[in-house]
Amino acid sequence: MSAKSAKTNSVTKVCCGTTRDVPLSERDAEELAAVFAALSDPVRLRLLSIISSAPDGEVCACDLVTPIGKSQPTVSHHLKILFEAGLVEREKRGVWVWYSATRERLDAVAARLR
Amino acid sequence: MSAKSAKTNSVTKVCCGTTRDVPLSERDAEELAAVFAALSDPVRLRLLSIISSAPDGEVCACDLVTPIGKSQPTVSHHLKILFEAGLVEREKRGVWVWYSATRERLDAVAARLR
DNA sequence: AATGGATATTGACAACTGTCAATATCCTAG
DNA sequence: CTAGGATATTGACAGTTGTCAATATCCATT
Repeated sequence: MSAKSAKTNSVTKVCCGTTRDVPLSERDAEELAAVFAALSDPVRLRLLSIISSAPDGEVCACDLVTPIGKSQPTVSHHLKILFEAGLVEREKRGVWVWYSATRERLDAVAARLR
Repeated sequence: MSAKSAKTNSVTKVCCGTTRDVPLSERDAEELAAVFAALSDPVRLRLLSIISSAPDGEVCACDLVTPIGKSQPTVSHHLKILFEAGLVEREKRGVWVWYSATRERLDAVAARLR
């Protein structure tokens, strides 16, 4: 053990602050890790990026397969992972499914890094 | 294809803006995904969190094994992944190695989500 | 109701990842 | 220089993940 090891952390505010001053609980770490896992694939980041940059804020799933360059089941699989992580929302309209990015969720995740 | 599919994106600024208006390139997506992959494990998030919340901004590796509750090689392995992702810096002092969080890197990653 | 197209699910396989025991490397104290 | 402790590396194994072909499901149009 190093010389500093006996030090205890000073009191920090629990509410609404940055995550910098209080170590993550194991549960929080697992939840956060799950979101980052959803973000840890280049195909999913490109999907999210295409959806986020759409002029209307939403994109039909049918328009995602070609630009991604993977099979339809693979794209569907990745969209499901993004959805289950709360990073995108889906809305079915007739035969088509429209995806939009969940801004608040992305902002919340970003806030955990600061 | 949906009715909207023929639309092309409007011109957007390339420099210094958010990533919201321009879709990620494949290369950028891979680089970003690699960072998120480093963040996608609960042990690594807890390591980062312990390091970030240290009063002096740095923690000796010897003080990380016990709180994490994994073997020394496992902790060393995770620290290496954080280091190679540019999320922490290491400084060897004598027998000990001190780790500190790379603020700018974390901020840069957070910015990509907004 | 039947056809056809859009999306999701299943099953299989290769590649990757987290973990630990064993071992190696490196540094300081004696 | 030798001994001992701190950290890193290696090798092995189980569990997870990304991918696609095949198939199922769902919906609108005919």
